Amino acid sequence: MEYAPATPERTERLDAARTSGDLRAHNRVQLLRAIHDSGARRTRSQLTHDLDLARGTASVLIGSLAADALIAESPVEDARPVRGRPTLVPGPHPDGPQVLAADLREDAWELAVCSIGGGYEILGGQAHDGTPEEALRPLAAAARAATSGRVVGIGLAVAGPVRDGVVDISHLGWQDVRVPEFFDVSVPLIVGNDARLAGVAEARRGRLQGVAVGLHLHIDFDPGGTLLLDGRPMAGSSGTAGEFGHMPLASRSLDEPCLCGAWGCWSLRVGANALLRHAGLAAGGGRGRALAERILASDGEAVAENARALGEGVAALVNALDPGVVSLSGMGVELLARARDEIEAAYLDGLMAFRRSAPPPIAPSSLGRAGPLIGAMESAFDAFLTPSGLQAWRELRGFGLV
Amino acid sequence: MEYAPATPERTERLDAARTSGDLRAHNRVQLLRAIHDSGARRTRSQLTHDLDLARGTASVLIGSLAADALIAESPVEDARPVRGRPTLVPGPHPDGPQVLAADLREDAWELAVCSIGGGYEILGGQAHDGTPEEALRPLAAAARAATSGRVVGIGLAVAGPVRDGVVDISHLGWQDVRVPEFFDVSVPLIVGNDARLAGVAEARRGRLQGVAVGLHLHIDFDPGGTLLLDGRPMAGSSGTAGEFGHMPLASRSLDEPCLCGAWGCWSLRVGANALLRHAGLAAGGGRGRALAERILASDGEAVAENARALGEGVAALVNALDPGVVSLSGMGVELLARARDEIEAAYLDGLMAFRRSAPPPIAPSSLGRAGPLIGAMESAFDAFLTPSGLQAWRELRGFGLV
DNA sequence: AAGATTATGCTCTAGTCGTGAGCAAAACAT
DNA sequence: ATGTTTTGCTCACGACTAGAGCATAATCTT
Repeated sequence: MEYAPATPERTERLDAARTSGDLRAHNRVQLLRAIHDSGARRTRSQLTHDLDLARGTASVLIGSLAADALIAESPVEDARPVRGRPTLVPGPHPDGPQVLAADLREDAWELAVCSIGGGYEILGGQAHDGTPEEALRPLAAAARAATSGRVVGIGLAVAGPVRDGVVDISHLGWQDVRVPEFFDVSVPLIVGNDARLAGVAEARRGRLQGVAVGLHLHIDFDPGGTLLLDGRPMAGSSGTAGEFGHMPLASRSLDEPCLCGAWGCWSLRVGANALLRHAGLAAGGGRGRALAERILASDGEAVAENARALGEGVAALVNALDPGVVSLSGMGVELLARARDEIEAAYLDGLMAFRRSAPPPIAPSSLGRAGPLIGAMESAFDAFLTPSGLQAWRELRGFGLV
Repeated sequence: MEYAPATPERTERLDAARTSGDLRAHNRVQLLRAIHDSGARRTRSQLTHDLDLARGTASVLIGSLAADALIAESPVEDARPVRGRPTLVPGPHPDGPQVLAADLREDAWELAVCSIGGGYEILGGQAHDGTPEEALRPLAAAARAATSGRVVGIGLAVAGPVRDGVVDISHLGWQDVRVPEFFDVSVPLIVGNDARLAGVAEARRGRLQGVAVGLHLHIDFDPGGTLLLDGRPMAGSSGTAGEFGHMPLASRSLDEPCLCGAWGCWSLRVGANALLRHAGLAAGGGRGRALAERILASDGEAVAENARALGEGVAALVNALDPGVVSLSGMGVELLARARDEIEAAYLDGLMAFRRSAPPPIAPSSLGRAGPLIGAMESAFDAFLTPSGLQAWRELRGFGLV
């Protein structure tokens, strides 16, 4: 029997080392990633064991990273009495690479500068009126002002679907807004959906750490989310995967239209807009957050209905996607605190029978409102922490030092 | 600002080469994979270019694979006049590795032996009465008889969810059937859901070739499927991802119970069981396939209803998962041929507005009923085509030749 | 039919990498 | 003050890939 051969492209692997030189580049990245992922908290000796390196190899690698000003070694802080030659902690270099991370919400933005290891400092923020001009111009100006020679990338979280930097926020009337055109910077700009970036943050520094398959749901006006596979978000073919809010997961009527253009969407039942709608108020347009929060605090029937719909939808997603943990951020945290029983009852009821013996836990985010910002940082670093990223940094420094 | 460090485990990459020795092992695998994926049809010279190898390196690698009886080179078949020294085509070695692949359906099974390159030969098959004993004993015996020293793995497709080799087929009353215990063989046994394996086949040799994110749906009694990311099926945390049939994707009533234990499932509206139910006949239990096929051939309202529900559900899945192509196998092929208009109308209507300008195509499988079998073969080879798999083969041969 | 041209395979040298042993360094324990 | 323990540095060694030079085997040209 015969059939068509597979395409040769499929055999290519991006992260595969082929030559000896690739090997060194690969191992440099791996070590720098380990330092970053551990929060610049592990000692050189611990890292050597973590990555199963020979001491000689670690010596060369650490030395080369330090020579490129990618890291600097400093003494352990809480030096308890330990026998043997003291080891050092590799951490961010004083002149080392940084990324900018920004979180652009419906009503304000925030900008931070971040170092290897994940430490960050808020540079500023500003309220805006919701138009692309008023929101993006000042943010872009602030980012440009902060873009020193050390900045190797910018991550930006926005509250809407993103396709190649083109953003739609139906709430605010944003249609095909080309975000990168506002930014006059020469470093890579990573624009991502806030729900997805919150999920990335959760996978790297929050409740989804070490989880092979995690489902993160960010509930704001609408529910959105992402599936995290080994800490990487599933992007989809056009970068817009994760719009779980636009499946009919808890619908009682497929004839009810959603603003997205589809019918009977989950987002008509879960999130701030659903709370408003249940109270007979106008929903959509990105307005009414304060009102929705008051309804949530009232613990009324609207909240219970929201909770049931959340549980039903999560059950459907778990049935299909089989995650190990489900994490919630945004309004989901408070909803879980107020109505866990309703959520869990609907959740268990909606699971396939064979999943009920060990249902994946539903956990609140541990990162608070910082999720999208941290996710933006991690995404920007992801683009830098590659063989070509480190190579570009080395060459740039070479020019600067001549 | 600070927060918890990431787990060190996350930094580990299974397929990463660390030492020079790993490099050679990695490149051997890569080359052998390229030969296999291309259907053993590309010449040595083409492969050298595909993988961007130096001729010297290719020489060594091909030589070492040939020395281990993993491949054998033979002249090109349709030798058209070409200038230059003629090149050879690496293909399966006459004593090279093989895998067994089996497709276990509700009423019969089939067993095949497969070589590097993807060629296979059906060894036999048998009808059965649906009990685990009657279905699995003869299959296991046939597999054992066919397990020569050349066989390095067995892939088995079954029509139900699989967790670590434990199978449930509610149709047939199979509950927690431990399939591996029936097989008295010493080579790895890969048991997989048939819908998922059909998707794997589609991604490697069918309509999803070269598609970065593909959604495959296999429609039999129920709809099931898998998401294919760079040709690899998304397994989920317990191996049971892809049960899209048990989301309420086209439900008009969340109070309608499904055999799976959940409510309002898509599988109540799509597939052979839905056809039977629409005709007022008993559904479930794995019976009525012939009847359902007759209903399908009648082109009546039941078919139109099935088609609409299929379109609605695919739209919801596309909204959330953002695949580049959707492929259908099983009953989906005929449904698509008979009712493409109904399917597409419901599909477009259910998409988010911004997806309607370039909706992912819905394409019928190009592999016919062989999908699960081919997927089982590919999965078994996946387990072998690794550094450790090739190493084990070399050692085994070493003993044999002494 | 014989030489020129062309593409491929083989062989060998050069450069690079990681390993691991041996030694130096820097702490604690006695 | 001396021994013990752990870590960092250095260097010889084996293994790998790249690339150049040569051999090989076909087609093309005259």
